[in-house]
This record gives sequence, C-alpha cells and structure tokens, in this order.
Amino acid sequence: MPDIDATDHALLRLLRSDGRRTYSDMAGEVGLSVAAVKRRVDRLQELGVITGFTVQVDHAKLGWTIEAFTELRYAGTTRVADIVQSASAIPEVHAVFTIAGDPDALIQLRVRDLDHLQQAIDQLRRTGNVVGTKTLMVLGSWTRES
Amino acid sequence: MPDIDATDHALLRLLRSDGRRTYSDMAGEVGLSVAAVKRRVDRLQELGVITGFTVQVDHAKLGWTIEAFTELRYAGTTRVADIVQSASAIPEVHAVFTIAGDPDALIQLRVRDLDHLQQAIDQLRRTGNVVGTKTLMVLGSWTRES
DNA sequence: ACTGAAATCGCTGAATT
DNA sequence: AATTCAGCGATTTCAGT
Repeated sequence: MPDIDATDHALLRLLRSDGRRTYSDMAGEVGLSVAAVKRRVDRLQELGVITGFTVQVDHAKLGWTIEAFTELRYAGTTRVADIVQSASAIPEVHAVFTIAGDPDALIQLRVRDLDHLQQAIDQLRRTGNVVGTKTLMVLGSWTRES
Repeated sequence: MPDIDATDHALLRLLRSDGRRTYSDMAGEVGLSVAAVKRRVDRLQELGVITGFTVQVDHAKLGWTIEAFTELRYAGTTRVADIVQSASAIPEVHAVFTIAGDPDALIQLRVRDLDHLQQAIDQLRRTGNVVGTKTLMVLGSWTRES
C-alpha cells in the first residue's frame, strides 16, 4: 500500500464531488500551488488509486427506469470467470459481483420496463449453468458521493 | 422524457469512458464543432441527464480491501426513508438500495478487514428496527463502463 | 517536493448563417 | 441548432529553491 497522505485524501474527496474541478480550485482548497496539485493527481493515477474519470448519469431520464438485483446460483462446475463473462455480455447488466457462498453471484440490472426485466432475467438463466435465481426490485437508492 | 438523439448518446458514451475528455476530442469523434459539443453537454446537465462528474477510485489501493452486500430485514413499522437515513450515516456504507419484498434493503459495504466488517454489520443491526441480516461477501466484481 | 513563470491548449460566449 | 472567431482561463512543462 503506497503512502497516501491527508492532502491526497483531500484531493480525492474534492475530485469525487466534482471530477472536472480545476487544479487552481483544488490548489486553493488544500493550500498548495497548481503545479504541486497536478503532480499529486498524476501520481495518484500512476499508482492506480485513481483509475479514471467519468460522468454520472441519471438513467431514469434516459428511459431506463427500473433497477434490480438478481441473485444467481450456478451448477457446481461453473467457474467464476465464466459467470462474469456470460453475465457482462448482456447489455442490461450494469455490474456483476461474484459472491462467496450462497448465492454465487449478484447481478445489478437496469431495464426500461418489467417486460424488459423479464427478458434480461431469462437471458441470464440461459447463459452458463444457472440453477436458480432470485430478483430484488429496487424501489430507491442512495450512493455516497463524498 | 426529453429528446436525446444518437449524438447525445455518443457524447455520454465518450464521457463515461473519460469524464475529462476535451470538447475538441469529442467534436472530432462525433463530427461537430467544439462549441456545438459544449452546447449539447451543457444541455444534458440542464436536463439532469448528466448529474455530475467524478473520479473512479480503486478502494483496495487505499486499504479498503473487502466489499460486501448485507440484506436487511426491518420490523413492519419501519419507513423506507428511515432505512436510508440510518444506513447512510455509517461511513462503511457505500450504497443503500431499498427493495420491494424480502429483504427490505440491500446495503453495499466497503471495509478494511473482517473485524471492521463485523463492526459495520453490528452498527447496521443496531440502527433502525433490524430484525434480520444476511451478508454476501464479494469475491470479485465487474462494472460496465461503456 | 513545492513554487512560480511561460507557453500551449482548451473553454466560453457572441456574432453569424 | 451549428459554425467561426476572439478573448480568457486552465493545463503543462521547466528552471529554481
């Protein structure tokens, strides 16, 4: 684990709340020069602490109004890599978590409507050696952004 | 639902893979002028399709090596807003999903070690009217980034 | 490691079609 | 709604401490 000091953590916090914040803004916040801030952010990327920058999208505004988690159980012979590969190939799949114990995987889905959800789940069941599913419909969500 | 055309979707896709991509880069990709691209991105923000920009962090590199989901069951009287409020107050909680049916909520956790996980789960059990939990340990994960 | 300055590059708004 | 252009601000590099 590399040495990440309090200033680095402050910069990460600032970039989390706004990934396009300028170096001069951050420099003012942490009390360093613009060049020093850029050097630290570059270093965090080289270390792999920062893996990238992205945009946050409200999927509901694009018509993908339904979010769900599906727990998958696989046949005993299924390998973890196969689970990820087959699930991630489905466009409705937003994230795949392989799990220790029961279930074997937790799949985060985003779909347009209930019909669309059923199609996505059917597709999940068909891929790999799925022996059982349980779907949790998301009513609301909160995500940390500090 | 506002009218988001193919160019807007292309811009969203580009910004997802790199949220700090320059307008001139995107202009080249979609075949528009820099100012036109800026106008579209500004509009997507005004519409609320783009809710913000952020940095992607490898939490394991910061020492938060363990990820888990905890399913929570609450007493019948508990209100959804109370679930989110009490769970989100715990620093180890990364996301809260309220669920239709059983369980009542799915909590995404990030912790430093197993001892830390136990503390976080204990804290979840204490808040609100939790009547049962089941924790899923994440072995690996994949998230769409296109 | 950080600072400050210089050069480059991109952002932004106004005028125009 | 998109384009062009001009002014301004941010990024990036480098010499100095």
